[in-house]
Amino acid sequence: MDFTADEQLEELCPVCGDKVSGYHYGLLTCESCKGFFKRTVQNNKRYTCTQNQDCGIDKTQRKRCPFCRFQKCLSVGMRLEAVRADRMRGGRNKFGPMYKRDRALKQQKRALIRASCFKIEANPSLLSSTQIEYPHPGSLSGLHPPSLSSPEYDCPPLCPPALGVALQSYGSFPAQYQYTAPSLQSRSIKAEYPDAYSSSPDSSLGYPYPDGCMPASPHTSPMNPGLPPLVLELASCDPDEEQLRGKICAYLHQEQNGKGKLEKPRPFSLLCVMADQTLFSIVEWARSCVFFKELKVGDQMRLLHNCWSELLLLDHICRQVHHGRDNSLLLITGQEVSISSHHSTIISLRKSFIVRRKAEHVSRKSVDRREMACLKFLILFNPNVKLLENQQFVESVQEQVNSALLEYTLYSYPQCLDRFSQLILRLPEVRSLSAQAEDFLCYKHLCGEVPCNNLLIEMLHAKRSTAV
DNA sequence: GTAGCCTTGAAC
DNA sequence: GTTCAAGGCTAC
Repeated sequence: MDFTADEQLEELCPVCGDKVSGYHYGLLTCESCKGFFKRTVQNNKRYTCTQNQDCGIDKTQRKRCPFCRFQKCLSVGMRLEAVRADRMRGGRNKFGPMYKRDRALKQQKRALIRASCFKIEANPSLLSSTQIEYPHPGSLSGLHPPSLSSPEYDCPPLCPPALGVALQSYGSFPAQYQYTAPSLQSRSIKAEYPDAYSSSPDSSLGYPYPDGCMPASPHTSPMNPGLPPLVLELASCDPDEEQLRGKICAYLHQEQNGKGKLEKPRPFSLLCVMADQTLFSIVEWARSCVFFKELKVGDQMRLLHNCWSELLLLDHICRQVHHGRDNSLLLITGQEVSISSHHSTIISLRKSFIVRRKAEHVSRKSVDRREMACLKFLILFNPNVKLLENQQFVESVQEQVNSALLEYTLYSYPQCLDRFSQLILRLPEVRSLSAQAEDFLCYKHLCGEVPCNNLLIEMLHAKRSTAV
């Protein structure tokens, strides 16, 4: 892949979104933010914010609040110590190698992302839902939400908006995700030429750094150097599997006790209840996780309606990957169910989630928990969902997660450079298989085998009436 | 004060 | 000799 310098300059300034003019004070920024940062640090400026210290900074508003602009400069990673205390002109500083590494990493990211896109384009079948036929009268391809007037279904013609209620009842979530930047007050000095300031803990520049260390890059975690903090943040959103298992088992017991011990539940019906409860936990997960809670309820519903079956399937696959047995499935309840060859699709998909290590031909390395967390976010934040109010935000989340996942795989599995593209290529497979699962669920619903008042069915109706 | 352009000079 | 990230200059 041939990448020109122009391509690099196409990037946007992380402070204001203006066109980048090169590396300035630690990262790629525009000319005006470079100048602003320099003036602020050289002249030891102190600004105040007349609002709530959370002013939006973009190309048109950047002049309005220098306090918030400078805060943003620091939070995105501009380095105070790159401003020269002696104002010496020209030459290079110690960041040279860092810029070089950053360039190389960015180039690698582009190459991998392009390679992934190319592979997907070359295999369009991966993106389209596979048409399958089920042994029932009528065609599934033209299937609309089934009529609910039949006495078989005791839910009302319009199912209660369980998802909407579940999402809305928690109100708004003002918290905003951002990289945690050390506050100005907590910094102590370390200038570009520290020797010149060894006599004093404070420099004439006036902006201190943490004792004896440089500010951490916003792209790595101070606790786990090298690991993108976003990946850790996403993984920390994952629910506790044991707790969830307990909840669902308790629910199943309660259900069974309510129906009486003489009535033996059908296995498929039990699976539906499990899937339904798991789906509730997925909604719970989504509404409490970063980025998602910043969206309006309408967008939250649109995203979940679009990908619920993919998330459910990924959750199932994740359990099977760690279960690791080809001839049985591990249910959320902890029960093991033997499976026959006609479940080969899910087995092969599970196998594809086992990424082979190129360097180590014998050993295998499964998708790890953090990668799985990123994949869940990539599925959830689909900017192609129709009628999104904040489509741009969804797109930016997807880009951030993509970038963090790539960085994570390169750092954690340096011997497997195509790991990122291998992971991304699993997503169309999940989409395709989840579409099959939805069709099958629809068929079962028509046969009256899916329990009523079920979130699965509500989601199925919602998705098919507002399909992407 | 801002921001676009210019000059400088160490690293390559 | 070239590159490019520093600081400087200046019209606005």
